[in-house]
Amino acid sequence: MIKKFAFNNQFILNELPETERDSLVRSMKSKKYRKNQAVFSEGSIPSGVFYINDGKAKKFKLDSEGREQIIYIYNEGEFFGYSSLLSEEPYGDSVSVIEDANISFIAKENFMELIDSSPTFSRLLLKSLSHEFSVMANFMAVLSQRTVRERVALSLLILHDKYKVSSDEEISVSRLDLSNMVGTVVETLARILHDFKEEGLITTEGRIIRIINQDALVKISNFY
Amino acid sequence: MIKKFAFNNQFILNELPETERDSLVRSMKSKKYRKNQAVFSEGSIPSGVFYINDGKAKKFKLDSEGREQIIYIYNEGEFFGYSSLLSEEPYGDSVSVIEDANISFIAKENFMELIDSSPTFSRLLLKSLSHEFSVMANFMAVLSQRTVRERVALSLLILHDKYKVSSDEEISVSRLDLSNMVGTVVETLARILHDFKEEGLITTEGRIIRIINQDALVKISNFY
DNA sequence: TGATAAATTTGATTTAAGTCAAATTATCTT
DNA sequence: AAGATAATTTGACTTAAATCAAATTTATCA
Repeated sequence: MIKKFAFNNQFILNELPETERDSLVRSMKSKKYRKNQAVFSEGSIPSGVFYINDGKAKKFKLDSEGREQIIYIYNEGEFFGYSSLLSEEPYGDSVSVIEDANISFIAKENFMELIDSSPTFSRLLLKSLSHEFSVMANFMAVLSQRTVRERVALSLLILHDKYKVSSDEEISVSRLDLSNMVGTVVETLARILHDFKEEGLITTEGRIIRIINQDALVKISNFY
Repeated sequence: MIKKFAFNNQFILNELPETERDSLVRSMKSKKYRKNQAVFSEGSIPSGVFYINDGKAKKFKLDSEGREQIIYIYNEGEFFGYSSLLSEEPYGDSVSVIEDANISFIAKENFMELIDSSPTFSRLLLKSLSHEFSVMANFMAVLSQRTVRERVALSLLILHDKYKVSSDEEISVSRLDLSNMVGTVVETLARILHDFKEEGLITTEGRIIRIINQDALVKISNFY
């Protein structure tokens, strides 16, 4: 169920034949990013793609009033930024790091060269983009049809899934980021987290959220 | 501005070299669909891709309560259904015809064969999927951040753009479909259309909507 | 065409979620 | 570690949009 909300494009690297993988990995230049640092911003011109070795980043859009809608949280092992490169358009959204991260950059030339030389790579990218498309459609339907309470429950489950890999079972995002992912306002989010605590579904400690009763959250999220 | 909300994948056919285009076109089998007829449904297994020769179709998701969120309205000249095929997953959404249509089907084998044999075709699909991804992100942000009034204005502009090609400047969709595109309820939609009429921005005649003052709608939509 | 059903509109009311304001708590920074 | 700044929570209130109900208009097809 949660996998309907995860890009999970790790398979690109895993399923790539050794030669191509080596070539891709060799062209990566890694760089450290501090929390809140921007990787790229909407409107600028893509010059390559990114791969998260470690850490997390948010993909988001700002509207004219400066409100932010988080579209996706990238986790370690995921590629990003290739859709704008491939569509030959400026970035349609922004990516910023939400916890200290180590991110590799693959220059446009290297990336395009690999696409041209490797049908397998193209094929994997097609598969990945197609899956990402379905994730977006799922999330869009959730944002437009479900209540804030349902969306908070679902977002916690999505984040739990991302954080279980690295930090043991602890979700650590700012309330503002969480509210921007849910598509609500921090005050409303705080109230709902308060409710969830009272109902014994989660515990919090500063910005850290721990999920106690996953099944109940699944029920509340009302998503099958 | 409106092109941020259009897949516009007509370029696939236009930019395809003649040999490949011929091969693709030869493998098409056209079929007539009546209004409201389903082309495919969420959960079923893709067996090919579709191309609209004539007519319009809606891509949508149903939630557990049976509410429908329209994700996109396909127009003549657009391909659809290839993202599920390429992601090797069951359909993540449904497509139904909203006015009598003539739609061609390309069997999976033919489509995949062309991908394998034509790097240009792969490349065009990558470009198309990437663009579609950005359209989804744009629409998602609109659904989560903008008021119903703003969304109605934007949706009318989007539809106007689709309908100007075929029927001269007349939008003809059911109020229910329009409300499901906007992400609201028919009653609320009716009220807002009423307001727009009073403000002299549109006229209606049965289900037909004509846009009188496009600039004003752009302003109301509050999208740049 | 006329009858029946379906779609659309309007009215009255409720409610979920947003806004504004303030208090409390956490987190940086030096 | 203290002080300053930022983040989070809580309270009171407002509002946009949903719901429920009914009337009216439009479409369908026998």
